[in-house]
Amino acid sequence: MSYSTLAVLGNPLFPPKSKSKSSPDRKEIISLLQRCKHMNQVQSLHAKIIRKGQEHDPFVVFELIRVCSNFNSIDHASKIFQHAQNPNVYLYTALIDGFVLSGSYVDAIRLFCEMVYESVIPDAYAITSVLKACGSQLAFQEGKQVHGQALKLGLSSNRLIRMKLMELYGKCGEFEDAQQVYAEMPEGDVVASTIMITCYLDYKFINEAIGVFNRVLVRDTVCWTAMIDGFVRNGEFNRALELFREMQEDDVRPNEVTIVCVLSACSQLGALELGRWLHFYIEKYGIKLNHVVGGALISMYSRCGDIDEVQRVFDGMKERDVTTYNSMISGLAMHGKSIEAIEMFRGMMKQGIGPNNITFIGVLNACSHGGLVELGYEIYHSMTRDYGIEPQIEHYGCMVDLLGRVGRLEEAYNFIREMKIAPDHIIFGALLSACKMHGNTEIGESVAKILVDGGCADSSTYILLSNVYALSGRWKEAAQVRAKMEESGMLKEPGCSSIEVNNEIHEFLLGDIRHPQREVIYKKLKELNRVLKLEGYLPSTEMVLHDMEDEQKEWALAIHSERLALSYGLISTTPHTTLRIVKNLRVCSDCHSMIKLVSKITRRKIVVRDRNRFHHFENGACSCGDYW
DNA sequence: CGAGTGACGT
Repeated sequence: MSYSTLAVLGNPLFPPKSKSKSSPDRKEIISLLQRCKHMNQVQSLHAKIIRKGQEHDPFVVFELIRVCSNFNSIDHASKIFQHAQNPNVYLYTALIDGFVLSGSYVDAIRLFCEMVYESVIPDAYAITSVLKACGSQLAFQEGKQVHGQALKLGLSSNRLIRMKLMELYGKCGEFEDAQQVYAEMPEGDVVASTIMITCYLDYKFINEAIGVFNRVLVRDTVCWTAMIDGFVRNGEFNRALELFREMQEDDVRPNEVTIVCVLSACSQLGALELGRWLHFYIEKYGIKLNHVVGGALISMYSRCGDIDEVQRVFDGMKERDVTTYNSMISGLAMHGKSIEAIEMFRGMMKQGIGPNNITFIGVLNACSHGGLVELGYEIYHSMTRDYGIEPQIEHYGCMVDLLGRVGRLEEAYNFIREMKIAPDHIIFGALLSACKMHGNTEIGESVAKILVDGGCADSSTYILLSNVYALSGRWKEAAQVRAKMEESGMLKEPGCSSIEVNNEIHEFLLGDIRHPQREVIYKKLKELNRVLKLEGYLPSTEMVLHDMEDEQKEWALAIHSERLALSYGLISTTPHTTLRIVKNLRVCSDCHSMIKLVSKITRRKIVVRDRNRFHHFENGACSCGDYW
């Protein structure tokens, strides 16, 4: 019997013509759905589907739910699902996927339970989707139950399910379970290993991650990137850069994700030279300057102190979204370019890009660094009034900082009292630091008391309070606070500065003597001090905690880590080279005035990245205008 | 399949 005869006899594969009429319609509508560019196109198609009586065709409904989910219209997808009669496993899975995509993991898990309750048997895709939800929600118990179900259904050897199981257990920190599943995978499997590496690094198990990484048979770009990113997330920036170099020796091409991770390492280290090289690499290999790569580049240049290049990158970008503008605004604010930051904010509005909560943190921060109190108030009010964004603790923090910096301390204190959220130690810390700045012991003392009584005083609170006392000459109290701090076992974070010379980052701690060229560094520093004295430099001694002899005070100041980095920069670079120093704490006022003079004497530009902003020193002046 | 930005204060 020939094939065509079968068809004529009514093979179920070829249904009679009268009934097959809906099939081309179905195909057409599905492909129309898949080609939608906007949600309103989907909605008009939905209306068409209802007109044609296709709203009960499971294939069409499936596609509708998927398309709505992909357009972030989970509510719409949910409504469509509710109208479906006897939804099958595909419809359930489509909606579970939608919930996962929108971050509603609990809803995803709940829907899966509902499906099982309705006696719809899950398939491998449904299991995969719900496991993803369990992993993201850290729902270990629920995940374990799904694992049991997969075993019963004979699906536990499915490769994709095993991947999701590893991810679930790894994300929950249950590494014994994760290892068990991993052991059943082919040895050195690159994808499975990448999952393990990522999870280990989420929990800071660096050595375990390296162990897995070393046993991977063929490492690809994603695997290398996961390891590099893990180093970055764990603060191991130099190791991240080292691994990036190894990756190239291994002839594995970095892609845009790799570049973003390495750029982030450069940003945090202040490694401008490598950052510039990455920028060059992006252009040379035609890596698309999308908003993520562009944002990372902007962030790198601004955090490495090259604010002019920031503008050039921004101008050269085709895709700009709210995050691009956020990077620009916070970058400009960091460099004390408050007006430019505000202009950027206005430009963003002109482009029709709506600001978000992070935008306002940047803008308020810009006002704070520029002392623009009234504008800050205006923007703070417009945030809720015009954009419907309720202030978060960070925004309140910016306002307290803004008021505190200009010396409106009582106003700042009242502002805290009127906040809708309970103030935290960060808010009080901002006020306390303003009290130090303006030498107000009264408010400073009461704020510090709140912090100590609340049990949320950390070492920085004690140091700030002790500085508030020291500033007004109350040495006894200053010493008492310090003693109390040492008693409670709290240690001051050690000052640390670094400088990039010949593509290498050199790190210096307070009074560091580890550097191979320490003798030349200290010699240069002494020589510098002599010249500075001739220029009329008098070290101000107010910021030292102890009531020491004057000479000792001077010495204690002289070895702040930024001075060591500065000295090293001077001896190891050619004259007129710009020096870029990164410091983990805030620069003290004495080092600040010393660096101003050095920039004048040596005729160098010196850029210092502080804990929260940049100082551009040139010809004896600083871009912060001595207000920071 | 598995990897990614932006974020107050100290």
